[in-house]
Amino acid sequence: MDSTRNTIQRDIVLTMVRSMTDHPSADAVYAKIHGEYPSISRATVYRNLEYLSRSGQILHVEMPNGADCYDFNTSDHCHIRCEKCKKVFDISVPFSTRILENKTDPDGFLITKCNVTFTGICPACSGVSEGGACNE
Amino acid sequence: MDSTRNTIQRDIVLTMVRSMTDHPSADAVYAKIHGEYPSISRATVYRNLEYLSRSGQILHVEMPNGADCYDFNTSDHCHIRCEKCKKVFDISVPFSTRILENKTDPDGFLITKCNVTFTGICPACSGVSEGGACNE
DNA sequence: ATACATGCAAACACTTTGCAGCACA
DNA sequence: TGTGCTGCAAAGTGTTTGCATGTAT
Repeated sequence: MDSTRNTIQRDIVLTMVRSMTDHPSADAVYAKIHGEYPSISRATVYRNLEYLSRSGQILHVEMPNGADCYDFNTSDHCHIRCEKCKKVFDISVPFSTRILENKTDPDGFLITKCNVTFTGICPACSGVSEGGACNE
Repeated sequence: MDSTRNTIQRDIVLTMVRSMTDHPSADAVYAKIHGEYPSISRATVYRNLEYLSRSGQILHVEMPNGADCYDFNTSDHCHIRCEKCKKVFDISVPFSTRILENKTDPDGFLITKCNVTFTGICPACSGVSEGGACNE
């Protein structure tokens, strides 16, 4: 982090992510911001999401097969995407995803980051008739 | 799997993936095929990689932050991408990535798939001077 | 004053899709 | 002989970047 300038836009992005508890994608954050502040550009939102996650103020959740999302909750936890409603939820797993970080594995790899994500069916969608989904 | 037709193109894609041991991206598979068989289209390669992984003949490795890759080795194992040389390697972890699959977690999620990937520095790149990389 | 940040639009990387024609079972 | 597959090109999705201008320190 070599930049330290506090801009109105950066503050708005941080505030917006903190107000969204549904693991929004970068574009969802942009859309919400754009509704209130139409002059803020998509590039600025993307750049600030990157800055804020790098500086540890928000969590950047890298999702395979789909847009990455952002989480105001920076604590160590995992995520699951529902196959039906496509929403992302927190999930608790019986191990830390970070146990292996900054360790060297038997083959000589230095592990710097561990990414664990799940796919499944959320409680609201399970039991719903084929093709249906939770309140879409 | 409802399609069962064996085409020359499908066979070429399977053979090519089996000959590549470096976890190629779809585009890398296409590039190699295109060198030998210029008439095979990118779409066909992508469609067959999808088909072959769905039918269990190859492994589709979903990588966050970059192109997905394919693995001739369909056994249960994890992958790590080197931050410096960007290559993908197999890695062994002290747990099965599939232990949680087809289980219901305490919050009522049915877990269908578990994706575990690592980022780090490969043995060839560690110890190399800043900015350097393994034989680039 | 000046280096960092912004807005815009275009470019980028990766993948999917519509469609007309082809070929495997 | 028909439906599944192919090649082509275009579109789709998500994200980054070059550049001129603006602004926080």
